[in-house]
Amino acid sequence: MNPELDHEAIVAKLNTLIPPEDELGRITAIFKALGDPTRARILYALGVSKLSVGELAAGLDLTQSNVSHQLTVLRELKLVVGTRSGRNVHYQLADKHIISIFQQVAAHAEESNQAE
Amino acid sequence: MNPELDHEAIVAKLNTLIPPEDELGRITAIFKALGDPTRARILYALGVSKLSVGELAAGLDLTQSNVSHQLTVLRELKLVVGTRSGRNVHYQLADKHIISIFQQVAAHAEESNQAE
DNA sequence: AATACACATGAACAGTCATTCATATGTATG
DNA sequence: CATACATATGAATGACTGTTCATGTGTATT
Repeated sequence: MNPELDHEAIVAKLNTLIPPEDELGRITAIFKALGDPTRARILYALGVSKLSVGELAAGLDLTQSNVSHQLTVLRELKLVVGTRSGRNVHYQLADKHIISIFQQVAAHAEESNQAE
Repeated sequence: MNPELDHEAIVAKLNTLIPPEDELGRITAIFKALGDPTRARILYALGVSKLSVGELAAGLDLTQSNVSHQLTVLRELKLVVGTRSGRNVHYQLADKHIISIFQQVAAHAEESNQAE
């Protein structure tokens, strides 16, 4: 009833009110992956079209090696999937959901940028 | 008309089809901030209740200094706002939107975790 | 005004990470 | 089977980052 006591109770049980370590690790790993400009550009590009490693490298002005390394990271997090066709490997988003998450963060970024 | 040409055209103009550097920088800065477990826990905690620095430190088993440093990062990105009351500073989420973004990424994380 | 409390800030250190260069694997072509 | 092409992998390195320790700033209390 007393707001003070409620507040104390919340603080005492904070660790039970937020996600446990393993789940939190999976979540933050994804955010960390999205937090690098190179990987973000790759994901945006794949949001436009399914593309091969070479096309990504050419279109985004990146080293083939760099693109491949970043795709490995994104693949391990199941954010993209690659399918071989001949000697090329075509990558695509594993889930269109990613795009909408980017759009939401973009909205937040532009709005708080404008407000400053 | 020719799908091959469309594809080449996309690759050639990829840089115009994705966000420019400055906007992309603001977006990835936010993702990077969300990509650290300590900051994520702080944001989750603030999603439960408005809390002071000391309460966050106590409830999350973190150093006061550490909490303050991370809050500085979150404040600069306008993800949280702090208001002084006496000698305490109470922090709250700048935007409830953040929570729903976490929920979406959490959904993605758990689903691809289950699928493995 | 002096002391105690809450928070912020700065420097420093250890660990992490993005990128590059070199090389390996895999696949088609002649 | 040899060569060329596309992608993957490994090692090395320079830069960045999270945390700690020490200290500074701001605010209340006596």
